[in-house]
Amino acid sequence: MKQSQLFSKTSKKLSESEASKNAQFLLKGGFIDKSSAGVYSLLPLGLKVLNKINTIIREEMNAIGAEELFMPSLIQKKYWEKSNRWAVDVIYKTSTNPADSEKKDFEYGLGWTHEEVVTAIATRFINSYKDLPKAVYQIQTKFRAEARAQAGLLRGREFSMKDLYSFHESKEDLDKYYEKVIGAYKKIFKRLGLKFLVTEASGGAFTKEYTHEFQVLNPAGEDTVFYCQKCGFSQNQEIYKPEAHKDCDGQIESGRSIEVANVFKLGTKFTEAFGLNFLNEKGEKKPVIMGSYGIGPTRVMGTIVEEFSDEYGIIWPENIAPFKVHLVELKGKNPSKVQKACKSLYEKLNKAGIDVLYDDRDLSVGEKLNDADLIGIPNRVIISEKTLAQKKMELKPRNSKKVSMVSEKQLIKLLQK
RNA sequence: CGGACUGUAGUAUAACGGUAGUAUACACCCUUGGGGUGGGUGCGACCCGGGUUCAACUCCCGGCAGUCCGACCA
Repeated sequence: MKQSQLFSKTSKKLSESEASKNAQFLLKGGFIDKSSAGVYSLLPLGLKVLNKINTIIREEMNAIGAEELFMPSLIQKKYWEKSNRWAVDVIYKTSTNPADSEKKDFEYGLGWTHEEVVTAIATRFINSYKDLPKAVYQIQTKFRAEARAQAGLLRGREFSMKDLYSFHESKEDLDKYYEKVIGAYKKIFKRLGLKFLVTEASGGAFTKEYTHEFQVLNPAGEDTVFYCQKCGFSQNQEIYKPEAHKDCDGQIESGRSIEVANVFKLGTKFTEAFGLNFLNEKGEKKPVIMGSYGIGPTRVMGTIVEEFSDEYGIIWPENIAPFKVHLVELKGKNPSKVQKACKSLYEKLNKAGIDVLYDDRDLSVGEKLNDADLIGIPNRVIISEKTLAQKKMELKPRNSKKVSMVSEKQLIKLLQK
């Protein structure tokens, strides 16, 4: 990709009132555009990052036998009424019916979660213990009428969510799968480069058992968690019980954190509401037991920016960076020579399958280098008159100050690793 | 939902009860060429409604919108 062709541009200044780091850098770098409070467009650069996050999530979901599907956002009132959730205050509602605007039962709520829809679908396909267990997931846009959107991508009114739902014949089978999902989530966050706590939290109305949240310790977070470095114990502040941390002499610490995922044992709340039953081996009718498991990919993206940045901009982890390498052309007094060398390297990188952003723009040195820091691609390569004189190019990782001079062959080899 | 603050070019900001200034971005010209080079020309703005006033972007009221703090949050 040539940078001169990019749809977005970086901007120098942003409103000082936009305080959160992720909003600042993502807006300045041209990754996202703010449409209204808590509502963002993912621009091409940002979508590349989000897609990489989603690919990692998909791979780990598929690895635990979950199948991907895609459910609607426009969900008729009758679904929410069956589970008694039409009164939930975060639902965006509409009653617009193109055929008859007077007809009130034509009301919809925009999907803020999908237990109702997925359970209704499952009644078509789950009838026997032989049909269980099953697990399906989607990556979809959720709508929540948050009283207060805040901190850029960390709390939006419209945001991306991976929601997984599992169906089981017994509590034991649900427990087993629940642990499997926790294992998959650990892999996902490890691949995303995030350090996390698996935090116990209250199950609220659904279960007396603890549910689990994946929390990333970060001052930008809205939650407060208590945790022990030694044994890994961690509880959300809302339910924190010091006596739960008995068998370890490690020190309990607390900190602000961002909830990037959660796992829930739903039990039979929804399956009973929708009549999702199965016949067991004895021919007895039983309600299906359900779990739900969420990850917020856009929130994860914001969290990564909160975690990995410096005063100049973002430092994307390798696995989700929009590009592998940023090729910066510093034309100098001999533009044609430098340009020729850059174009040649650009073509070779493309041929070698190395995703490259080529800054071919006719701008000052400072602007180009600052933009490279802001956008945060993990490797920066400079070709200039100076480097050409040595018949080499300059390589600098975004996360270090060390600069090395390498040949074209060496560079391609290094980047292919 | 409560509190505080704020709405002026694409973006960021300034001043003023009487012609709205600057930076940046953008277009063109010159200059410069390893950390936002310097200069010139051009384009471009007062959230909406009402009130006060000879006159309102400015003061007052209402609305809408935004940011932050808090409450809320499967």
